[in-house]
Amino acid sequence: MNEIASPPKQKRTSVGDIVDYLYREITSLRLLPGTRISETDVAERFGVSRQPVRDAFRRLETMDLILVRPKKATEVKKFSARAIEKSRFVRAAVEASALREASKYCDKAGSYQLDACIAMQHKALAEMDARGFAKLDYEFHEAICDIGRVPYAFEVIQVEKAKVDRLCMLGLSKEQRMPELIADHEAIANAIKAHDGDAAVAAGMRHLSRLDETIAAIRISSAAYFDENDG
Amino acid sequence: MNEIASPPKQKRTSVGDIVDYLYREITSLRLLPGTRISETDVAERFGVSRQPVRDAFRRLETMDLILVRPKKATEVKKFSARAIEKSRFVRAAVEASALREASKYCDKAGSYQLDACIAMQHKALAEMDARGFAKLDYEFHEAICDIGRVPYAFEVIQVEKAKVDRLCMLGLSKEQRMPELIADHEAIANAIKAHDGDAAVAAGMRHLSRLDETIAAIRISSAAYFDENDG
DNA sequence: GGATACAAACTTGGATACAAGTATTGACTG
DNA sequence: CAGTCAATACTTGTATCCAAGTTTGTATCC
Repeated sequence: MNEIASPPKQKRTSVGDIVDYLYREITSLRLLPGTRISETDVAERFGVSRQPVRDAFRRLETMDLILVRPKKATEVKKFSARAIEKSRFVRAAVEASALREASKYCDKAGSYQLDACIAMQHKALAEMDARGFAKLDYEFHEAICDIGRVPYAFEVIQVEKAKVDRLCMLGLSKEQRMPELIADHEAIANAIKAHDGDAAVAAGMRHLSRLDETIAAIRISSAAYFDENDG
Repeated sequence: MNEIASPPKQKRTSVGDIVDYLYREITSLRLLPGTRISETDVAERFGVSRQPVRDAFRRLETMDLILVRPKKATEVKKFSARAIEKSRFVRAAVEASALREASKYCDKAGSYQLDACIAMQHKALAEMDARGFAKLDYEFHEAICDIGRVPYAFEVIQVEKAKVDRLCMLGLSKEQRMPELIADHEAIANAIKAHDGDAAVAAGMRHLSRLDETIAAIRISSAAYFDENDG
């Protein structure tokens, strides 16, 4: 019943460590949705008492990563269609605003930043470096927020993205999608550089919509990991 | 050192109760930013052990309402200029999206809903019922999200609004502002009913910008409650 | 053979005792 | 009188024990 991998060796155990560890395990999908985890079990594996584990669970609970059912069990939270919709909406809203701001404030330096990032994405495509591409994708969206002078926007995008990333790891690799994603980025960059906010938003929304297909596919193929009750 | 008011009488004490109680105390500003609160103190006042209080603290911590400094003390979190900016940005982005959606989908029923809400706001103004107006203001924004078919948008707005509401209670009462706020609402409603998304967003952003002046004033008058380090 | 009831083993919730670190306050010394 | 150092009183962090509830397995009875 416990597919929990042993934690890496570390002397300094603390609530933060446990949270970080479980966070990585869950978001990386090494702990699948629905997996039951026990306070005593985690405590033993970390060589600490239940107390710090309890604290860690509380924090993970507010992150919507685990579901604590009193007196019953604690398990990795399943995906919720409604939560995904909400996350997508927030991300779309924030990204749209960031794109508008970026279109307003983009200057020479910003244009160069975008072009450079896209150039490296082409390079990653040529080398079939999916991992590198993921990082560049990350940096591209960060650059947009920087150019738009809304650094907190990227923080929000990151948080929302993390929720969906867990889901997307169930789908097929990004490698096949790289070409069209780069094309999206180019359309976005061009609109920003042309100071055309509406076009930038339109391109950005097209970019986001690609996620919808992926999620829809996963929802069918991995229905077991979805919570039909929602929540 | 402890200005914590005694909790209301209640037999069934639980983590949720403590969270709710402290949440109200903090957001209502009965517990001022910087006030030190102790686990043992709260535990005694509730007649429980430190354990449930700790759990409650963890949850309030992730809500950004308290700041736990290990081995030192726990205090009500001060206001952070950066957090306020971030909250404002998120709220603006989400509200803009909701306004666009509402402008798309508004029908007869939606128009009536908006008009009815505004009519009641006029009534609250005539009666100088600030408390009732606050609730109607709340309902107005909820109606927009309903019409736009983005119920989760209102959840986000609520969360972000709560953060700023705590701050705004330091400022002058809303009573003086009611007329201009109603005028804003009318402009927003008219734009939505005319299916003019751009105008709705513009009016909505004007509405939000009124908050900026209020916050700026508070920041000067109540600098003691602001965290100069930010974070 | 099937259903029901009881018991044992699991889970988290809560209480208490102890450990570790910080700040404050007091005394002592220059 | 001022400065420094140490002790004490505070804080949260951790460990352990007990309580309460759910599930599950097993034995017994029909």
